[in-house]
Amino acid sequence: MYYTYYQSPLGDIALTANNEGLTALSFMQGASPLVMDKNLIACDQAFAQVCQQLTEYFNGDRITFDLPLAQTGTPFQQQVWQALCSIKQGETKSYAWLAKKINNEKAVRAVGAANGANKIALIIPCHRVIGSNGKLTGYAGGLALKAKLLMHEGAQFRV
Amino acid sequence: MYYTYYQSPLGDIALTANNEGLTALSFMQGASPLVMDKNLIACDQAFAQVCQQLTEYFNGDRITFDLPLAQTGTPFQQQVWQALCSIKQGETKSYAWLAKKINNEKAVRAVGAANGANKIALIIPCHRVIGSNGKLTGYAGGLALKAKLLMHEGAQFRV
DNA sequence: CTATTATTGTCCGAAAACCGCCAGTAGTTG
DNA sequence: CAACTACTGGCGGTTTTCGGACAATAATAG
Repeated sequence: MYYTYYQSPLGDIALTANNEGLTALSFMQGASPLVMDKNLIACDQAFAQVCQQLTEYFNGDRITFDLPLAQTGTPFQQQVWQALCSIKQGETKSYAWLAKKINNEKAVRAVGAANGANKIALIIPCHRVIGSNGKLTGYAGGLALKAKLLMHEGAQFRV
Repeated sequence: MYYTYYQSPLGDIALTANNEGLTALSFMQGASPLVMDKNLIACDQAFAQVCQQLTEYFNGDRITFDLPLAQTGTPFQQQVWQALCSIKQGETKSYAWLAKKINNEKAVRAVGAANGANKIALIIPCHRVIGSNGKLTGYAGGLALKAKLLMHEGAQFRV
């Protein structure tokens, strides 16, 4: 497992990956660095492509990411995350919409949970999912960050 | 839902069924009759076949039952109950044996639980499962009844 | 040495609790 | 009236907790 840090306009980001691809992207928000479990080794090299695309994104020059991802999860979660990736930059969708998208109309709360279980923030754009009434409702990194991301993408939402 | 009572040499038995088949067979053991929930209607007719086979069984003229069963349960329970039916009259098997039978060698105690959840006593022969050391270890209707059943079937066990 | 009785280890399945929700009501403001 | 808040029930996957109709040992008695 490799890791590195990336400095974004919205704060430092921690990245981890294995040989298959990216496994996590999280905003650190002043929190302490990564917990150093056993086999975590620093390696900038492995993240060159990721960092470049991040830079482009924050410069406004990139609207979709194209990277190998390697997050593990239940079949249901994989399904949700995949559907998530169909939400384009500048758009927002509701949890109900996402549930319907995976043909499981009533699994609204479960979708919320799967959304919260996503460890690759930003690239799997869980921040583009908001409540049916247009409010933000929740984000692992805090609603403030969610709002900043959506503003950067030019999306509409309510306070 | 239909029900009726049957008088056996080992005490009265309560029977319930739906249109699909038998849903429960339980020894009453002097306990109060069935709790009369909403849609439970008496109907001897529906149980003619069952009663006949029971009579044959208690006369020693029947070694396997052949009846439509309609007990609901989790996939795991269904699996256990089905495996249970492969234990012949006069035999006893251990919980460990039953676990191995369903290719889940370590689920020994879970098998015990599924065994205890069986509502169709006698016909799904949960009484033929005893501890690895040959002792009876447990039975919803009490160990005394379990012993009587096994004696009637000519099976071996320990006190 | 054998037969019983405690003790301990371990493990799953079942049941309950948990939520980054949502729609439908019913009040509550202007 | 419209808009907003507060409350309620229903929902489905995950996570956690729990408990037992076990089984393999250790301890004890005969």
